[in-house]
Amino acid sequence: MIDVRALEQTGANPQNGLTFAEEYRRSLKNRGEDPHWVDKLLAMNVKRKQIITQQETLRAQQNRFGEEIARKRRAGEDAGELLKQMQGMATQSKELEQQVLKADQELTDVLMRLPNRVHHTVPVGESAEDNLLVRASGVKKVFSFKAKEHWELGEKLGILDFERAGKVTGARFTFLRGAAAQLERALIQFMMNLHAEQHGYEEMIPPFIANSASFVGVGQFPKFKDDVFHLTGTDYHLIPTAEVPVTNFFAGETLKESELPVRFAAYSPCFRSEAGSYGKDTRGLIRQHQFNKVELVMFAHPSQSYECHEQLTGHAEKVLQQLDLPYRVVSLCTRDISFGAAKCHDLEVWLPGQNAYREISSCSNFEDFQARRANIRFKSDASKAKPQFVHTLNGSGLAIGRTLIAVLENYQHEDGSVQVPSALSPYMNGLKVIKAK
RNA sequence: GGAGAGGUGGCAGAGUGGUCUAAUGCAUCGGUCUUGAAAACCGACAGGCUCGUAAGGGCCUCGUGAGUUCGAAUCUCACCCUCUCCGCCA
Repeated sequence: MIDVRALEQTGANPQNGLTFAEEYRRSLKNRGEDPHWVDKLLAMNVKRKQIITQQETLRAQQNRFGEEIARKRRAGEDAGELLKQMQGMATQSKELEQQVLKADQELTDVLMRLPNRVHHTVPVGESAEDNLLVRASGVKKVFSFKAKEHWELGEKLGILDFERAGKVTGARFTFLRGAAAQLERALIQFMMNLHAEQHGYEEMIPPFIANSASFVGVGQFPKFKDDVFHLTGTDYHLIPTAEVPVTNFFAGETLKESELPVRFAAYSPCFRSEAGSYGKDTRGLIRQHQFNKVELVMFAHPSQSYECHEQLTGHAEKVLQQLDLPYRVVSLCTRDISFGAAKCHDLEVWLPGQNAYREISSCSNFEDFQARRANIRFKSDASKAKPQFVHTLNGSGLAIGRTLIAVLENYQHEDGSVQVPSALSPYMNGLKVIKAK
């Protein structure tokens, strides 16, 4: 969430000469939200502070009287007169306290539903069309035949079974059989090894269920409650990404400045209700209610978070490079960037069967947006400086299901068999080609 | 799921209605002493909010929330979490 008090600051950002409030107004407008929220927030905060001042003044008086009563009692004097004076103060004080709570609550309710301020380098745009191409990498293979889509390949090879998953569970679920199951497992292993051994991340397997406080902490709740599966009768929800449990790993904690950045590479299945995406990507593995993902999460020093963002994006790209899959990196524009992100790079992999680039990773810097909600701070070990909020970042490194699609489509042969990328062979008992039985 | 015990600062641990502004110890940091170090001694040592140009005030926080009271770490209720034992279980 945004810092209300920063909205009152008069100092300008040297990068663009705007105050925080002006930047935030602009962010809201470019995201398609009402920029007047800024003025509403400022007004609410003024009112809130007035009530607090009133409440605290009364409270201080109560405390003084209380001490006086205690003193008289000890001295054996009569405190009856004072007690009488305090009768009314207690009820008035409680009433004011309620007003403070209410003002606080109203302010937080608004703050919790407002998106992050975007970084000054984020392209202004109306839709995904306006995303900025940062770079493209790899060479698209030229096929001497019409490239098939992954579901056709998978069904013919007998390794993807959508129909039976429909019977057993429902739409948007899949059975992976034989070589597909093996490939999925190899991809997880390959990515985790790469990030842990070469990119300096600590491996993690988090809980796949998290409570609502954790969802609030990353900015998923209250606004996007409908997007997750809720376990009836509990406060538990299936995670839509490992970002939820992993970012909250340090919730409420103060880290040491010297240990930043902290990096985790977490494997988890992800569960998404996909409410509101009816009719979109209904075939194949692209949009499933359940998929596997390796997620990269970083807790960074504010002065280094954009450097970290580039590194993290690079780490995700490395996976595609090693699998020799063509891809491009785009910087999401103001309308396409997610609620909590200040800046986001999407990695889009080339799918010859679909003849399109499709998102396979999303690498975001949230700055202190999540850290404020989840209360994750750091403090210098030496100086007596106050704790500050960390910057949190995360990115898919990568989505396993979509990587499997990319492998099937990019490595297909005319007869429908699929070459196993050389980087993955060692993880698949040396298997070189996936063929129909 | 059943029974019991417990949750106090970075850690350990006192505190059972009003000098709690939370004792004491350890750890950490600064200083004195020392050739240097250790020991000893002196000092510092939570966070949030709020008023104030500042200096400096004030308010809140003893797992969380509600209640009793003029006043709650302390009493009452609910919830959460941890530990021990029993049951079940991969």
